[in-house]
Amino acid sequence: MDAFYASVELQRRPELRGKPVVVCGTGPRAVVTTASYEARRLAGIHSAMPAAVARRRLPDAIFIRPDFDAYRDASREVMSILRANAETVEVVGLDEAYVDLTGIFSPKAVMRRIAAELTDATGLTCSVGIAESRLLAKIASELAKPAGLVRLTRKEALERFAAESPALIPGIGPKTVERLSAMGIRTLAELRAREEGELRHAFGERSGAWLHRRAGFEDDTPVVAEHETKSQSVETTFDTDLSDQAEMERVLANQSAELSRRLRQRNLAGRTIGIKVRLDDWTTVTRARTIDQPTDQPDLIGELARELLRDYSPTRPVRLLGVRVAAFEGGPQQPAAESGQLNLEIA
DNA sequence: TCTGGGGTCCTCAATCCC
DNA sequence: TCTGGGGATTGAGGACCC
Repeated sequence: MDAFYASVELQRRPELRGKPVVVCGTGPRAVVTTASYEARRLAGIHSAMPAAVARRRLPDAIFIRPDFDAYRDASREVMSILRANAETVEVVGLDEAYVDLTGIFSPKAVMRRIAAELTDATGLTCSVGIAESRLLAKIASELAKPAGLVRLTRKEALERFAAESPALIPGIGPKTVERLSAMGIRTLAELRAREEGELRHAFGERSGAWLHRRAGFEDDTPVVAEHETKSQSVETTFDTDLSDQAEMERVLANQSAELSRRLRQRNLAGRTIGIKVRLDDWTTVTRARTIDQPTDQPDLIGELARELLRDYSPTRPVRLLGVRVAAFEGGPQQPAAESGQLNLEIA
């Protein structure tokens, strides 16, 4: 979906159409969650940018506090339309999904029709990428933004992006780009030219092989409708850093109660309870303990969380605290022996 | 200008058990 | 009895994504 949160806001407030809109929190440490295309064009505002920077760059923009309930509602409507039109839909976040188009005769026509239906029903626009794999479909959908449709083959990608930075590939972020650059690799062609063995040695067995495949735009991961939840967490960044232990413990207690509430809503209980502590210098520490029986009890989660914090005893001011529960009952499941599902068509 | 919240997956090390 | 390899599990840290 294009500029999803901002676009949902514009649906509710059409009078803002054409103006730069920035969805972000109000606190001193808030970041931009979405900027409308006007805001991006006028001032280069993008998501994850500190809200303070956005305000300074474009004081006249419309700043709106995020309303996740509304975005969830809109997302549900979008996804239900996708599911009504396709066998297998994999939802990836509120505003993104993969659709398995295997066996469809004219994927372009089908996706044009679905995109039009989405816009009719919600007033929102989306961008569609169609390709033989998820990886290529994702890249194609980036090229299609906004409100377009792009079909991309592996052969086209190999030619077109040979001189591009490895950062073009989803999953290759700034840190990996930096490490590759230190190895003299600055383009996808250069990455592809390296021996897989060298990449495995530098990045580890799995990551090295993964990099090598991705550089050649190879990807055979299937589209799967259901995702098992692995963990759930609640975390808070404070407007000003905390140093008082008692206050931190109160925060953990409240977070544990909230987390417990959300776990119960989803009928989840886990054996691993963990905390996350971010200090003022941005170092991030996690501590966890695994117990015998799965729990969703606020008191038990809170008690363990406070114990973990006392054992760690941060020596610097704390800017973020969080609680996490993982290792849910029914736990790590064996990969089901699955039938080879090749040559996917995906949007 | 100073970096959210909620997740997933990977690596590496330690430990336990067979 | 000693030694070693290998799998499973746990914990910590980190990269990345929406």
